[in-house]
Amino acid sequence: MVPCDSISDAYRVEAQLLRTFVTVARLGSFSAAAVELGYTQAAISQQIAALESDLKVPLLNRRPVTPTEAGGRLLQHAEAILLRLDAARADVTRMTRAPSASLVVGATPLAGGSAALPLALSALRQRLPRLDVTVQVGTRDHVLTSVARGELDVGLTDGLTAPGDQLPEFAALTAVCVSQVGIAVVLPTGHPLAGRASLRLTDLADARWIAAPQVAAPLAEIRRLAGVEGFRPAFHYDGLDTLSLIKLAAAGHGLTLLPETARPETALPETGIIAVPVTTPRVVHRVELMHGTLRERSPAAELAALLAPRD
Amino acid sequence: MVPCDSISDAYRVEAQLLRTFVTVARLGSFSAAAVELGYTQAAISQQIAALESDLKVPLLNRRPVTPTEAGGRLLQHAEAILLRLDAARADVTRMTRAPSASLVVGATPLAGGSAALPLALSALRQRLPRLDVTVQVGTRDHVLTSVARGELDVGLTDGLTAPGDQLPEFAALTAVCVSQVGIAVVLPTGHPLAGRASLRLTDLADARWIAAPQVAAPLAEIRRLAGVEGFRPAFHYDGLDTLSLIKLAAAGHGLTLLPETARPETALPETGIIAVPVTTPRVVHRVELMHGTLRERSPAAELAALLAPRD
DNA sequence: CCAAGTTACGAGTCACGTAAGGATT
DNA sequence: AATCCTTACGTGACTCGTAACTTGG
Repeated sequence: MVPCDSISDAYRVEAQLLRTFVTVARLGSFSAAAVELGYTQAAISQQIAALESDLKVPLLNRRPVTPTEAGGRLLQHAEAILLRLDAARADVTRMTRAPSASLVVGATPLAGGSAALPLALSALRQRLPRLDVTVQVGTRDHVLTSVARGELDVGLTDGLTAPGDQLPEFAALTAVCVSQVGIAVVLPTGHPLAGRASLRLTDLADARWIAAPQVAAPLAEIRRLAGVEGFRPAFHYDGLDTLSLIKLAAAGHGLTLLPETARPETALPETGIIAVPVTTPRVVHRVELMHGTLRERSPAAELAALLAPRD
Repeated sequence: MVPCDSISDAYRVEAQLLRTFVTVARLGSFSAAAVELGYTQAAISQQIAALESDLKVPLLNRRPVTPTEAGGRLLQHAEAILLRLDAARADVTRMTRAPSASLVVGATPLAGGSAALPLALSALRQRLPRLDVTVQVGTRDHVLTSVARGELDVGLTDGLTAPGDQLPEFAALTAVCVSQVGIAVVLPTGHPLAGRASLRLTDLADARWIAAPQVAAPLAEIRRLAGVEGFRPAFHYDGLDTLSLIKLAAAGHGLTLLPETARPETALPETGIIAVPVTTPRVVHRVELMHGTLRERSPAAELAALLAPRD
């Protein structure tokens, strides 16, 4: 009668528990997670309790709800696992549906704003004039998640890295480098460093910075690359619009780091603004194309070919 | 009363279903999977049906049981997901237990047989004389799985690659390159090519090869690296012992590809055998150290430091 | 015709909801 | 006192096992 008699109920870590755990951790609240997931708050409590009793570690501190050290560790795994579950579903489901005639492209602001995407899309529309193209701009996280889920055919993301190193695999998504260019810091013309032909990143550690994590590189990332403390935020910009960010920098609210191809001074000639290249350390702004398995001869595959290096 | 009324039962892809699916696919049989998993065969049938009805794609052909195209795709994702689930469990659980005083190292035959491991272990035992060390030799797959599960503290795996390229991330495990050396083909002294100072891989495509996937590189991999067809198996060796494989090669049963450091002719001076370096294409035999999160000052961390390049 | 997967059906379990009970601010 | 999480308890859904059925070699 009883199926499980030998070994106890090991391996109770099921996907649903992880989904709940991630949601609770993100929202910092059992009740909010309950609303979002469509459970009662008691159910959430029970699920977290099940997870904790299975792993025999407290995962969340209560009041306020924050991940414990073990919980933080689990969070990283859980997010990757859930994303790959989505990717698996999208990947398998894709084989059923007829190849769609439309193309949905996602991009982070700076990736979509680089010259590569408009050029590639022009070439693509010349070959496929009737193609219905949608471009969606969002955060890096949003783009990656949506690509994994198959809601986007391809995604363009951007970020700062050392010139050489490869990015880690991400939920079985293919990543191709589209472009790599130097970086420049945006300064009001009145700024003491505005006259310089180039700068070192460490020279800017003590300046006032604009924290704009959804558009530019997070300050923590800049700090890591520079290898020194500093880069403290004097202003926070939570939007997704590059131009707004540049205008804030022009108005003297703080510095921001952009790819040197952005050339804000030509886009905004009337504002007293200048972009000074940053030469040390060797850091590049890289745009990457991300996609799951692409169907042969699909619009998405054609776009990927157009965006790939040396085409 | 009914919690799920709006949206139907989406997201039924739970870990248990994937475990069952992977097992069935591996064993090629519902009933065998039932035995292995401790279910009845009917339950397996129902689980697979649930998965297929959720994804709305047939995943397995029946009679004989083989993955469909969609099933093959899912299989890759599922294996990665399940492994990462194990890794998550191990990673989180590790924080609970006291740091163990023993060290369990896994290695593939050629990785464990390279000079690096014995040397590093000597140094380690000099520093920690009372340390209880276990070395376990298994297939690459077994080593990786066990490291992810936390059954092994660290693992050494080996394989052939182009000199530059990085290996993809694997279930959040850290991979460090321990050594990279050239490769050589093992020939009986009577072999027509035995006199050459070096060889190109393509010269060997039409030779008789020993398929020894658990020790040497799989022939399919060699074929891929050479870029030509051929490398057909004339003999199959399913064991894990390098010396047995070399003796088979010496006896003329076929060729095998080993790291040039293996020097079988010095290990077996009495047999008429010689190892000829393979120079084209540029392929190296790389040994990699794999591990999850290591505790500071733990034996495993010390060993990792000893094995890491330039220490 | 036998081996092996599917379907039908009943039963036990488990997970959820309701509601009452703490704890912390 | 209010908010938020936990615990207790009952019920319904779900998944598993038994067993009969079906299909392919």
